Amino acid sequence: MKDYTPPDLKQVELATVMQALSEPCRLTILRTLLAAPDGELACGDIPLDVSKATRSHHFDVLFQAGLIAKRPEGAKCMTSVRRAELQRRFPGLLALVERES
Amino acid sequence: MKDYTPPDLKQVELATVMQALSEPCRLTILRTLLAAPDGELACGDIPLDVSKATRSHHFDVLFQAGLIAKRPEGAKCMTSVRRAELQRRFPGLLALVERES
DNA sequence: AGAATAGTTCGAAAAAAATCGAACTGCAAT
DNA sequence: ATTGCAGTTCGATTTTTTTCGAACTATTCT
Repeated sequence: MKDYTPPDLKQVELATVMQALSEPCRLTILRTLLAAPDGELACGDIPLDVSKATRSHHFDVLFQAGLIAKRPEGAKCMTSVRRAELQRRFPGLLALVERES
Repeated sequence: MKDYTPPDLKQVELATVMQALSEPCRLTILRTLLAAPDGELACGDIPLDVSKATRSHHFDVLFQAGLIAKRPEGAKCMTSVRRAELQRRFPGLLALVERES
């Protein structure tokens, strides 16, 4: 995990966010994080039917799109949804993600 | 324009809609339609820097994703956003599209 | 009927995204 | 210090998406 500095949401385009949300795996990641008791989980703790490399890729897409934050904790990488910031920049977006299935 | 019967929004997945909205051209189409006085425009009446074939493709992606409706009018093809239905199925989605640039 | 307009469809090519295994880094516990 | 765990990076492959020109359909206008 090279860099934990997330992109500034003001610079993130709607199309980029939509692109990030157009993948079932990535929606699963977000929904699982949103449903998590303390709002964060280690990357590996979200069940996905893809390889480690692909999983890492999906987390990166979500990170680049400004949707999740990362925090190192020992060897693990805790991730969380950037709820408040997203609500300001894209109001209602997360509600749409949560509302489904 | 073979078929004017749009997909049932209940069958449309969020990921599909997000995918359709991940393209700048297609966001332009939606925003232009949303801003149009009577809410509908002929396909060709939306300025886009792509060929006729590509334009047709983008309209089709939007149509398949349940975002727009089509109506023949002579040789033209009038399109409109499926506002009310979308608001029911994906509340707040169009607001996000409109809110931007 | 013939020409013009509006849009679709068909290939095919180019670009972008997803996917994986293998090699790698960093941390922690033995 | 070595083994194991968590995650990233690299390189390559496959799949999906975008894109276009050319040929086509349907409609309107002269």
